[in-house]
Amino acid sequence: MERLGIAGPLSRFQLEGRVKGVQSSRLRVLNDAPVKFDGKFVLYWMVASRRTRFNFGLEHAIDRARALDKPLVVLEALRIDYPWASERFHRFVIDGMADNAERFRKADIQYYPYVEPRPEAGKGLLAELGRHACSIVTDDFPSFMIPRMLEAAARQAVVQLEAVDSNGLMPLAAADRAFPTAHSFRRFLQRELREQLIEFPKANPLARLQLPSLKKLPASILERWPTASDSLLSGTDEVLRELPINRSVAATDVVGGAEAARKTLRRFIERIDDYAEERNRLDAEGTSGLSPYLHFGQLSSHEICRKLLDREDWAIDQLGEGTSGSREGWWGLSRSAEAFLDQLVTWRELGYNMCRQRTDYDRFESLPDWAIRTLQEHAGDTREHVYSLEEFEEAATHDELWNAAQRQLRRDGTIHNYLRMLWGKKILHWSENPLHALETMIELNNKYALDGRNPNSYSGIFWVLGRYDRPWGPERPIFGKVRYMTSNNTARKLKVAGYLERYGKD
DNA sequence: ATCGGCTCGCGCAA
DNA sequence: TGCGCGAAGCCGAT
Repeated sequence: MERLGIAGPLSRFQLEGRVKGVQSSRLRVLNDAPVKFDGKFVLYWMVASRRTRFNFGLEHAIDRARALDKPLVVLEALRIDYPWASERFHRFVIDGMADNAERFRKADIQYYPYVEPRPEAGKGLLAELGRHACSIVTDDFPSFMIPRMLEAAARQAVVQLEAVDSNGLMPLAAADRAFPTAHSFRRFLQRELREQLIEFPKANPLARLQLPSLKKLPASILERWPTASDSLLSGTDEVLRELPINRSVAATDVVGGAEAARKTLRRFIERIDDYAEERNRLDAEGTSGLSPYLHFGQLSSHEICRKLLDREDWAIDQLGEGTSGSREGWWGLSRSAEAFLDQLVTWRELGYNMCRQRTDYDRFESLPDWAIRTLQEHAGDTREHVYSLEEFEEAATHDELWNAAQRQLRRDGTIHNYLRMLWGKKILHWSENPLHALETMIELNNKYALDGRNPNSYSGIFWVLGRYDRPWGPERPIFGKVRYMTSNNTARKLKVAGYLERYGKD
């Protein structure tokens, strides 16, 4: 498609009008297999963007179906045995399947939610569906198991498999290197983001669809891989209870799915003005709470951005010309709105960039040289406290504030914005060595955090060890030149009493 | 309450 | 080659 530079001010109305196809920079063809024109349907294999709105992948699959004049089938699958799978994540994803089922039902699209009942049971489903399909469209995603899963699918698919990048405002392919600091990435964004702001996906790609409808999926497939039942999706039956998954990580009080996501978004937008002031307070509801929905793709950063910009009556001519990378002033918005967009766009997409650019994003070696050097120099320092993974996991340290943060992680699947940093810094402080600390952080975060396994979780964990940061003096034991934090100082800065009360015990 | 020093590397200006 | 500056800090001095 044609990509236009923007010469002058452009109204939102004009922005809405420019919707054609998905940009080529968001599209990767993963294999050499052909499109089968006599297939029964186009298959959208939903793996990372688990939503029906603001979704380039779904939009592209619909375009494909329309061009071929075929029905669309949407497969959303949930494996039983992926690393760290538990009742917590299953509940969240299944909540989302219920929302998607409702939306696709109204649009008369064959939606095929599949919840694997036991390990290996889902094997062959994609291949079998692929044999009936004209082509397959799926979601691109740069971390955890999805890159490997897509490679495997590409090897076995007998029709064309395309992956669409619906991860963020910038296509992952727009950058050809990893950025060492938020500042340098911000500079990149300030040069390149302008033209992406006219490339938003459709708010509702299901509107006014006129695709041929497919009444039934092949019976041979449904017999072997039955669709998740309505009662499973609604969360009222025993099926989830009987699934052989880790039940020690229980569901949280956070309801999953695109509907809950949009409700959370609406409520956050109402209090956006307080964001800059309150996001680091322990005794306020300052943060957005959107991270889990973003992680599972139940909410799009485009939709968040659109809602925020609309509410601020923003137009593209408010964008600053400067590309100095400074944190405030570029969007031309209020302090709170800019602070939030810096999180949503700069920091979020910085992490995605790292995972796309470096296959070792989850390894110690991916840290900057100065951090590796200084941590290694201090790896043998004497430690006053050394805890095992189990002691950390059980919140059994000598530090009550730390223990409370760990209990919040276990109970709620998240740690307060500010305490998260302290949580990691103390794991570094109280582990046998920095490698152990890294393993502990990854294990606990991926196991308990709703937004674990996401590029941004890795940014947070590696920030503790120096990624995206700079050296700080004075040089200290264990930390070396890596930024140091203490519970005492945190307690001086924040009102911790209520938090300690709330998470003081299990 | 606020300030400087601690320390390194990037990217731009010269 | 020099210079400014950077996710959230800490500590001690003013």
